[in-house]
Amino acid sequence: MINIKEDEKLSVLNHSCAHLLAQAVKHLYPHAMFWVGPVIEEGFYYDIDLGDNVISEDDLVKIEKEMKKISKDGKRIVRHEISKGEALEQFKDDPYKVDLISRMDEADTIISCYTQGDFTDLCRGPHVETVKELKYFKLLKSSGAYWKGDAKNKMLQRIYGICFYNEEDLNNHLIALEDAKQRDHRKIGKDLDIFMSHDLVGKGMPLWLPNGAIIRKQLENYIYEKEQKMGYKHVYTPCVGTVDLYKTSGHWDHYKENMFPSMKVDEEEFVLRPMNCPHHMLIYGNELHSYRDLPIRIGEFAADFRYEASGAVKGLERVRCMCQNDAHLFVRPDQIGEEFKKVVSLILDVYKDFGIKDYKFRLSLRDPEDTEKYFDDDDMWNNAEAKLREVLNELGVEYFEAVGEAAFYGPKLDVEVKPAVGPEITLSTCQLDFLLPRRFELTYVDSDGSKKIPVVLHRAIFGTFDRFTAFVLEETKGILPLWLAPTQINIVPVNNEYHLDYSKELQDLLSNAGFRVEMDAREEKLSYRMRESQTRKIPLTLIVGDKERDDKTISYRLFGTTETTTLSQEDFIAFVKDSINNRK
RNA sequence: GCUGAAAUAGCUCAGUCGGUAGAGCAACGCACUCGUAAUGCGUAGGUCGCAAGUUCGAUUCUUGUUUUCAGCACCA
Repeated sequence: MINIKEDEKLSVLNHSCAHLLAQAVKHLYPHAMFWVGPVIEEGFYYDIDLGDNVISEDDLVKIEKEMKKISKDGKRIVRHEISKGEALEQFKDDPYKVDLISRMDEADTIISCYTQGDFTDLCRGPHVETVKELKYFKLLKSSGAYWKGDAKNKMLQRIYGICFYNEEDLNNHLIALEDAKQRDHRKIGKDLDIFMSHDLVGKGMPLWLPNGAIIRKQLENYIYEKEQKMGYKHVYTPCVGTVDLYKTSGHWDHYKENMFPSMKVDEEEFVLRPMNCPHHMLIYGNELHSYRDLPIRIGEFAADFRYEASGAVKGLERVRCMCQNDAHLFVRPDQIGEEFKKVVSLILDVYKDFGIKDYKFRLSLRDPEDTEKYFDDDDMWNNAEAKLREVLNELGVEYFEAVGEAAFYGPKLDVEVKPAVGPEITLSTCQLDFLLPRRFELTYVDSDGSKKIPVVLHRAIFGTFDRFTAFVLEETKGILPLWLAPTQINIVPVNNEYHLDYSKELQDLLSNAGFRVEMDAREEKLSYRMRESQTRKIPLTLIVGDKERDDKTISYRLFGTTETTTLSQEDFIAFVKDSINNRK
């Protein structure tokens, strides 16, 4: 999909279209007041105060009509400049404009305005020459949005739209939006029986169906093996803990809003854990550690429970009951770089295996202007941040820095991806933590015999199995590679009377070879069963007829192809094993 | 959580300006015994998300509630 923001000409066009939108809204709602109308990756929006009016879908159509009308009139877009004082005077009845103007520092600032016909708006520009150029646009949706992005503020009406230079580009974009809906993991999840949900279970608590469970198990096996090879020690810990545990960790004070309410049993108070770091801290603390033992890597596929905001839950992507691909790495301060490098390398390795190419590394750093709110150890921060940068540069990884986005306990690296529908999400994460080991009084004995405090790296490669599965479903459009596919092989006998015996023989043979095999011997036409095998996106469909039975061979058709290949039984098994091993 | 929209058969959806609903697919039965994306005919299937209110009567109107969807906010 086109990124409007990255195309200078399209940016100007879209920004001009935002003004056109504002003008049309002003015509239809004379009392409307305007906040900002920026260009975003997929077009533009404008935040508008409409008083008590709420924009419905019908209204969008009306506004669009008005925009077309204004565009046809073809007024020129004229720039003129005024002083800050003049601007304040001119827009004195508009608190939003006054707010914008007041925030411009210098008293003698020159402020530019753009006028098209009867509409003038404050704007830095640039814009297209005339509104006539704004022809191929579409208003996409409307919704509420908090003023200045702060939930404490009033909610404005936001209208989203997009504009192109020609009809074809616009249509292609609209088609791409439709396509994206088709790859939404919530649709695929339903179509392929991967997960379900139920009101009685609750919001944000999906049930993994047998097909989903197979995918998840494969993911678990995959990452477990990688982690084992890297020296991780896997553990199991309980999902419920005392409130005191989370008071010790600090979650009770800082994360309570996202936790399910505590429960009192007899005299004790328990919580469902929102994360399992405290447990891993205690496991580390269970024995005395030498500096020689570090890093110590504790991993767990941990069920965690978070009371996510009701408006935030989404399919498998954002849930209230999740399974983290979690690990805590306890390192000496001098090992931060080396261990961080291993984590990033693992992320790169995994993404390569899954063919994930479209992602962004985000390095979240401390805000140097506001060090107060962070864990207090300047040297630790400076050294760690430098190390993280160094490693990323060394690995030749492209990343961007998000200043002020670090957690208060340490800097972090997140990997962000785009789901089929909706805003970017974090898949993998690696967070440094200077604080938690202190809260649990964790130490190691250093070479000089003194006790030192380790640094912890929280890391999750898949993030959660839930979210990663959602992402894989969208990446693959549900066409899973053989090693992940719930059903790998579907056997379709041509005729039950003559081919069922050999079909059963093959089913046994292939099941015993370790493959996930089904047989579709229903009394249906062959083409009917072939069609279903395709719609279920089963990688290999075997057709068993006279030829195969007589020659004791296997004829298969790969998903998405129309030709059939015939192999001996041994060769077929070797071929499937090879494909699985190579994660094809 | 906020602003809005939606919820009808297992699935996808139509419909009722207030008189308890219909299609396609799926399921089941019968016939067809078939070589690569839908054989035909028939049967069954719904407290119209849940609760209350208005009404002679509510799936339809009103209110509440749950869930879903879009966006915002949140994401130690």
